[in-house]
Amino acid sequence: MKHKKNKYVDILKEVNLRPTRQRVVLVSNIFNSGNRHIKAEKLHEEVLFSGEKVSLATVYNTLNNLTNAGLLRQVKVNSNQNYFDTNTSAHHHFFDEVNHSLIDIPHDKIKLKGIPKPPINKKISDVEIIISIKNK
Amino acid sequence: MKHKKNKYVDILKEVNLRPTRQRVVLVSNIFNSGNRHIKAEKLHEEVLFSGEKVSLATVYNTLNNLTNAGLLRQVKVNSNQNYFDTNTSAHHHFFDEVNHSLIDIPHDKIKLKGIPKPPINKKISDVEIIISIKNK
DNA sequence: ATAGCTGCAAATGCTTTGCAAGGCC
DNA sequence: GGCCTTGCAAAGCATTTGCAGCTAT
Repeated sequence: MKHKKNKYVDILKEVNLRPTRQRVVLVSNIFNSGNRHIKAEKLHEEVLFSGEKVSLATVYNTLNNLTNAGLLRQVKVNSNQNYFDTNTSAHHHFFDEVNHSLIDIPHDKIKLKGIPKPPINKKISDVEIIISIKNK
Repeated sequence: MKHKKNKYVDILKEVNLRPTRQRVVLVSNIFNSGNRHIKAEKLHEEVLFSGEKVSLATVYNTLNNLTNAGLLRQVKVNSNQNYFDTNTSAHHHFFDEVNHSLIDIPHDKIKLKGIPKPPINKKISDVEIIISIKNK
């Protein structure tokens, strides 16, 4: 059949990214299993392991493309490595300092009060709470 | 006089770091003017500009030493560059995405409610709120 | 004297980029 | 066909490290 539906192809088309083999492979890996926190290197390994060939550069490019398209969100933990989150809605994170992993905290779990006004001519683009954790 | 008091030498001695010329230069630059947010490269420039010679590697080493000693604190914004904060007590930050600068938010300004329990065998080591801002 | 520190240059780790070859519409 | 995308290798950037020489105690 000509019009076989492919969810992942559609995702890409919707944001005007050509559904190339590589991008479809990446997108299906990224979005086929609930919310995830993604590191480029890790994603690359997974994809290679699954038998598909995609270069690391393309992984980076695609993650950036998807982020610009609003399909991913960069988490602002400082660990010299970028984390991309498939959950693009507002929420917070535990950051495990030992194994450098992220755990979601639902947005409404934490109540914030007293967020100060930003400086003149600036507007708030993001409010992020990072709760760092380590072993007891 | 033998026992000339030097505040910055004392700071170093207290944390068991030898008060070498380079470290004294750095420490005095860092702590002589209220709370600051420091980038290694910037600090290096400032010190060179003031006429003192210190290598960039030593700037990095010293910033790390001071951080381990508890005199500085690393801020966890994700900007591919480490920020060290002279204010080591709990407080939060605006992060200006345009000029990559930090602005302090006093700790008690923002009230947090509902911080979730960390996973088993983990304890919270830090709670940090980063409010990203950009131009209107 | 000697343990610790510095500075250079090289190495590292993550990420981006230039460009020729290839693939999608 | 034409434009976008890929992949490689090289470059980029912030940071760390190895090591020989120097310095504080």
